[in-house]
Amino acid sequence: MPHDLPKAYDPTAIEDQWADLWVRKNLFAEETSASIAEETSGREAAAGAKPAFTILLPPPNVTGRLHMGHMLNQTEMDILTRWRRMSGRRALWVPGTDHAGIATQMMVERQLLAEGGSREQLGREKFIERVWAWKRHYGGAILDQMKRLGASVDWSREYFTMDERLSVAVREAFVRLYHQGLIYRGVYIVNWCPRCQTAISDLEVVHQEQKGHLWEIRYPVVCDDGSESGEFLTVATTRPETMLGDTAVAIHPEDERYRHLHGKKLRLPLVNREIPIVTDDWVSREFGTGAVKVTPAHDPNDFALGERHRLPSINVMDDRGHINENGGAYAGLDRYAARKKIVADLEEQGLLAAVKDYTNNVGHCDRCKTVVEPRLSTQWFLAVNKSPKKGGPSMAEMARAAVKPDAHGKKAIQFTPENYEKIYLNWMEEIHDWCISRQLWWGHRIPAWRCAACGEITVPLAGASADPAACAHCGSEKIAQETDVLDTWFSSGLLPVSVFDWPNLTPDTRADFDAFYPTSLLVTGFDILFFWVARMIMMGCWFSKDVPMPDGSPRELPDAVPFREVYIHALVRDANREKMSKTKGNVVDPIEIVKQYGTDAVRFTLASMASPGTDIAFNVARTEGYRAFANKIWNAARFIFMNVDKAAEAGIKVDSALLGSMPTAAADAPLEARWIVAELHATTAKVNASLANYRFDEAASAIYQFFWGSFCDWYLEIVKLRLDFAENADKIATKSALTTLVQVFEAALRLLSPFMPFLTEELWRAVYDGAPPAPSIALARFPQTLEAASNPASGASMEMLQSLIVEIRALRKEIGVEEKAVAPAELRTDASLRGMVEENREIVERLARVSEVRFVDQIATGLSKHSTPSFDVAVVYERKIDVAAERERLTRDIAKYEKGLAAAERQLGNAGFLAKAPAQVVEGLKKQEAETRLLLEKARAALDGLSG
RNA sequence: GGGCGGUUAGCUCAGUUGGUUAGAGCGCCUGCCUUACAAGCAGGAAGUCGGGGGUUCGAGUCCCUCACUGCCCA
Repeated sequence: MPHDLPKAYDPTAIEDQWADLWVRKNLFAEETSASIAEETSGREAAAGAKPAFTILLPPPNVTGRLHMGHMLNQTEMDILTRWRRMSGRRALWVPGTDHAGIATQMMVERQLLAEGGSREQLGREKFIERVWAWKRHYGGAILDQMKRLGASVDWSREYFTMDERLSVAVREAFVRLYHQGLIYRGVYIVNWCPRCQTAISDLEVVHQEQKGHLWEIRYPVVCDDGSESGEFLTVATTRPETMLGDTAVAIHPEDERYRHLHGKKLRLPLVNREIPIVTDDWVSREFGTGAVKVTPAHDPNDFALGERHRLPSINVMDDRGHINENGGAYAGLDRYAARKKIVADLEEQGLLAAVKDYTNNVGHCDRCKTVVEPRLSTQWFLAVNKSPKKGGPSMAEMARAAVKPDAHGKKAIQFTPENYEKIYLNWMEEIHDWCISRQLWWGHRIPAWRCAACGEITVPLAGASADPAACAHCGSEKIAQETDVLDTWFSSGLLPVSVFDWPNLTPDTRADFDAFYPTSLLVTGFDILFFWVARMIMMGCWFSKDVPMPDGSPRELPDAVPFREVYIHALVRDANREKMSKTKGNVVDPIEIVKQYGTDAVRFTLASMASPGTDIAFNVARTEGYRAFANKIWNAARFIFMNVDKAAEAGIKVDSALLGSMPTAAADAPLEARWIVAELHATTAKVNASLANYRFDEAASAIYQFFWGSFCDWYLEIVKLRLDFAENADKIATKSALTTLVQVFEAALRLLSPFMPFLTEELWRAVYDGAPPAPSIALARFPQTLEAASNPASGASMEMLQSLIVEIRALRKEIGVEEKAVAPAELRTDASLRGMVEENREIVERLARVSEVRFVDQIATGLSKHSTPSFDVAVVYERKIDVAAERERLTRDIAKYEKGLAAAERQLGNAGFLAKAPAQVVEGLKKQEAETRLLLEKARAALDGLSG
């Protein structure tokens, strides 16, 4: 019997089982559109099917473990997906991982190192096999964690960026871009990680302030005949070791200090090369000495300056950050050892003018934290600002157009919160060519072949799956494939099209693309706004644009974007608002918290704190509170089931056919039934509206308030009065009350389900006594509001009753009535309220522990009373009034009323207010003023009575 | 240096286009093991809305300014 629930909710007892079942039954798989078309005979039918809600999981790194950021991200996606699915959409959430070139290669190299080997020893092919083996063994960890957390994804569509299908897309994308003239190969300054031994993109460089020095070095000025003039030009640098590659010193053209040096040359110390002094506006006169050494091969600014002045570039470091043969005596030294020795040698030669403390921003490799070395090298680039050969906008232009409003103010992609749109656009305005090559083995090898005979590059034509056999330029067969691989983001940027089978889109294979592209939404953190979001927009727009619409018409930008909306969520910090980091040791492992409090409680915590634009300070105290919430619902269920069982014994049975829809209450139903039904509808409306606006916090608090504040605190307490199973009871009334109770509870479970899928799954099945109408609550219908169900009358009456009950409870406390004792109450009120209270007097009696409500014209003197604008109430009890306490309370009230009254009077006396404020505001204030005045008078009278 | 955000109760946060006397959860204080729930129930205390100025009949909300703080980019 599923009704036999333990007294306290134990999430661990149920969660694994449901998580496992959801995956095993592949419950959240969306059929391919092709199979729907088959079933319904025809593409048109498939197109006319339920509208899709498509969402792609931002692929976690295959080497990763789930952290709080993932859990927030996935909780939000899961809430939205479950909500859309229950609301009748074809909800498809596609999971997967990316191959994380650098990170994964690092993992395996570390393994090899531990075994005493290396990737070089193994060779490329064997190494890649080894990485695949590693991936098969460890690569599923993060997705397994997702499964445990119950993410409602379609596991049958799981992707991995190195899969054959997605690799085909990567190759095709490269090939097309190459032939469009947008991919080129060239020698430029790139960010080089000496540890990873690969180029990395600007985005993979993290800048950190570091205490260092500013060395001032004296470069001797040389005369035209080559002799030293005895004068020096002092340059300032933070990286003295790069001086080995200096090819000039630059000064500002208008710097009066150095005007006499224009056109002169310098002798580069330690190297003894003659280098020119050049003038350039870029030089800052204020920085250092106003003279800056120029090392085009080791600094991006110097590189640009070198181009302007046609300076040679001398590379003085190898790929490990050691000084190379161009460094003369320093060759072979590590860059920091070289720095030390160079500084020492300069000092010895009297050329070190000064050493100053200096804090500078040093770029580190995002992956391994090694200091990045800007380095001249040959790389592949994607020209994002360039028009393709055939003409038309550049990728960046298209990516900007996608978020800008069109002539009608419509945007193809809508950001939430909106301010990220500007951040995105700013970045997209300043975007540089993207270095897409990586000197790694693990990844998509660049599909370009270089000819040993003529040196030209051959890239296969679009659509060609076979590798070229001969050079396209000279016909030589001595061609070899490029050894570099592509940046991981190149392949993940393609995911929105590639997971739906692009470029293989034939009439037979394109049904999914037609149904699910563009995806509906991307949910992600701002940290990958540029990494992924921007690249998906560029690549998605670019390649889908060539795919005609299902009806054959050309695809325009609004249908070419990879997603129609982007929701950017905040960062999860620790309880002290500190960023979580391994080094600080303040990382909260979501799985650990889940084990302690249950998945649902953690999800609810994240949801309730997820208000847009605000970081989440994750505090387990909050999670503890939501575990209590889960327990509260659990116990409400126990109470309900207990009564359902009692009813069954008395021959009363709730018809389960009445469940599963939105309950309504008959006009003659008891007040609490009409009220709770109206509350359910109002909450439903609030939840639907909030989720539509990504206000997870609002939705969560509406549900919390409804379940705990309305359903449990009031409705359940009142309904106890109706659940009378005695022989002589009104069975029809009991059955009706019980039906409403179960109906409302069942609907509320569905409302809560996207937030707390485990608890609601368990209880929902129990409601149906193990014979649910659907395989899961997640496939049941989400509550929808009916206009007709709003019931303001029941709301007003209920509010009035609640305030009466609260006042009586407070009074009892004040005059010291024991908790268990019952006492009569005196109530003075007008005729209409009196009728309402009389009708519902048993509610008041039960909830306020009143033995009898006596309606009076005036509260008896000597009784302590509470007043509201609509009634006065007192509790009759022989205890003596605590005059001092009473006086204190009344004095406090009087002060409060006086203050309020004064404020109201001031405003009502203001001609401007009366003339300009809307009538309803004025009316409201007048009413309030009258009420406050009344309460003030009563309080004063009561105080007088006390002293008298 | 450029840009963006934040500052509301002890803590973490809500507060819709300016509109009546500013809310929630947690924590705190008091009293209760009231047959669903002590992970609970009932009652209660608690805020010059960062400072200053302005606009307005009216400002937590709009503008200016200062302070503190966080983030992104260079």
